[in-house]
Amino acid sequence: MSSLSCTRLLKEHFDKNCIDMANYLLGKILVRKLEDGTILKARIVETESYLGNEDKASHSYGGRRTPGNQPMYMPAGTCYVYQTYGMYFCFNISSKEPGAAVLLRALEPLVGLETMEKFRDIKNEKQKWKPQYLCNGPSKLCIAMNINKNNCNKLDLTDPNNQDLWLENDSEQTSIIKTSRIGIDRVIEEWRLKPLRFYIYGNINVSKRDKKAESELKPVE
DNA sequence: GGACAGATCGCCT
DNA sequence: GGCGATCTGTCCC
Repeated sequence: MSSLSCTRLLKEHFDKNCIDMANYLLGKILVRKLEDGTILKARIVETESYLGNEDKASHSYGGRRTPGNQPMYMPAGTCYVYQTYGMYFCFNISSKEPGAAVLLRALEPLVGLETMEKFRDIKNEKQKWKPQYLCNGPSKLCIAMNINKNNCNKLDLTDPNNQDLWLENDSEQTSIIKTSRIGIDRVIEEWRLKPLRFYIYGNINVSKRDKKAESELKPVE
């Protein structure tokens, strides 16, 4: 059996609070089946928790409910895809607490790299043909995996009949770095600095590595 | 490597 | 009317 022979995550695996979910998702395989049957696979290497009600960086801060953020209040394992800056998408998975979700920030491409390259269409010569630039950002991974609000928002990842997008288990061991979240500079310090970003130690596909945190990580034995 | 400007538009107030 | 959980190219060190 190769390491890519995996088992699909089931409903019970999503029954987690937001921070547990963000950590649990690291190392899991995101699988996308395109309309033409093409399979894309990538390992989740960076996540962020958005806690909801009390979290001043969250779309659901203060219990805010709009038609747009509705998936954040849906059962754990629901996809929340939103558009930002007029042209990009971000992909989240809702957790157990109503209003809380985990943002996927970076993936390590595993299967279907040629298709991902076609979707991304990288012009920069220094980044072209280098897999670590395909999915090293929340919107880059949506482009590479063909995830947008129209085709993936509100999808149920816990439904075994869902043939568009799902998660698979993987046995790879990982050390996890905890650090502050990205792109929320407007948020007051108390919430801007909270260690709610999680990534796989040393992974080159991570959008922004925290070298200080990595150097301070004590080896786990 | 880092800083900065500009793109671009759906969503919410 | 204004903003944004981003990305890219350019300029600079």
